Amino acid sequence: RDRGFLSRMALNDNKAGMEGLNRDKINKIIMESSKGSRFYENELKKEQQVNQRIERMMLQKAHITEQQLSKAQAQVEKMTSDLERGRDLSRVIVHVDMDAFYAAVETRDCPDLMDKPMAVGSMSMLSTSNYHARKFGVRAAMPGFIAKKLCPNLVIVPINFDKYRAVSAEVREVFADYDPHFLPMSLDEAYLDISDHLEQRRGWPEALHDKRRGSSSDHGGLQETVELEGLSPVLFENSPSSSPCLQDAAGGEVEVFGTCAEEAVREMRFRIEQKTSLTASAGIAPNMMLAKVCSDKNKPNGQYRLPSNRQAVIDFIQDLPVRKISGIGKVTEKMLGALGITSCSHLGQEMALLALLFSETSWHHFLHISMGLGSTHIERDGERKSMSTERTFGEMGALEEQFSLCRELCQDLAQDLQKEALKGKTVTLKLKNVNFEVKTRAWTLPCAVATTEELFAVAKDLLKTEIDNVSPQPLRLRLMGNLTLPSPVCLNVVSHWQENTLISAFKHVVHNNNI
DNA sequence: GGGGGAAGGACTC
DNA sequence: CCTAGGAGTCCTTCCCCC
Repeated sequence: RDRGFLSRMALNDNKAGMEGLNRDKINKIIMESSKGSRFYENELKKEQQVNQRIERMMLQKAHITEQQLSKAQAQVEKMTSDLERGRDLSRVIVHVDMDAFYAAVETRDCPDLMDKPMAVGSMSMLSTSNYHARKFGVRAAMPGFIAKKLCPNLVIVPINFDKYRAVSAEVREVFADYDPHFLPMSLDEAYLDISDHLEQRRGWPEALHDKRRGSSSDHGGLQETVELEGLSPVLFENSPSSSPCLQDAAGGEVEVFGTCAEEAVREMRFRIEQKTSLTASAGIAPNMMLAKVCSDKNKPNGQYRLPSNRQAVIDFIQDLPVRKISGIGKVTEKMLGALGITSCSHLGQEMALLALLFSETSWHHFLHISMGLGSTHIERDGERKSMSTERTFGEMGALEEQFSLCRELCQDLAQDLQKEALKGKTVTLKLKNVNFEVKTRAWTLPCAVATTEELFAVAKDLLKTEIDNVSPQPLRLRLMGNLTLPSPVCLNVVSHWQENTLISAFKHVVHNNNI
């Protein structure tokens, strides 16, 4: 797995199936474009920190005694049986995910893009790419200039959030028909609890029950025959739909999807495609954690159902790589990997060890995963916890400019706060230098504030302190932003400044810490 | 010991 | 030629002040 270079820079082939052939070639190009850059140097530094963290963990592991281990084992077993008793398989949770959403919207609106590798974003950053571009290794969160090296013919379309928001609203109308309390996670993704909807469906008159001929499956291009009145789907040529194939309704017979969960979700995806000409993938499972994994299984334009019985869940989880679980990222994967844990079954086998090496919240989370447990009721999150705005820009030298930019961001933030009639107590200044090192500086007020001037009064002091820390060197900003918390309010000013300036800033901090 | 604040990170889309 | 995001949540660690 170690390919002799920084693994965090390498192509993340977690999702797309990629042959080893190009993979090495792609990684080589990514490496050559990255090497020596400030970004890369910072990634290197971060990787060293993770490695040190792993070393400390391994040291800790070496000092664990048999006694500790068996005590932890008992604790784990107790917890496991408690959790098992509470296992709820009664709900039908669906995770729906639009396929390459931004890219699909742009392709729909500009069919010339259909057969071309394309991505949405800019030369600095891509938000998503279509499946054609992914074959070249072009991925979300990759800078466009590197993507261009991987795929010189790549078409980069600028991002247009307003458009995606509008499409998202249409998709959400469909979601609402299946679960009025659905939980949107982003513009293109949501969780639904369709248990109640399925109950209703079962009450449908017999005449409306499934009359489709032939069996159904989502595992490929199997075409289904369904006749619907007055509908005419627009399908992508390059993403053949597995939705029901419409026939000329000569007989005028109206056929409807069946009453089971698969049929309901197939119908929902079909309606989304009718309405937006875009395809979605879905996962059906007894809880959110599993549904999320399932929605990835037959992507794009497919769905997968994990039956609601304990054994099916256990079997499903066994060989699942831990990285597939939402919430387990690169770092956790690497730490677990150092312990020989790559799959969820390993996770279960090593729970006692994990209970000793990780915090309570962490190992509880691991235990839930290893048992295939997750939230069984979705709820829209209550009040927001924070609000922020940050911006990257070209280098900026003058102090006056920095302060006026800071004020501008405070103004933006104040506006956003006003829209939701919120105030905040904590203002946070976030700084990033040209070496991609990030710091935050926060100040908590006795009472909540919301106006530009109130925010700026705090932000400018925080900024001034940072400037003073590096004076007489100038602060040369390249990025600025701000953040607010409704109860606490945060303001982030993200800045890039010159290397020498930063170093003296850190010297100062170190000096202070020594006192 | 606990709560709140501050700073830094991991993770998600 | 240059060029590596933005918004949000949660967690951990450290510190201070009870």
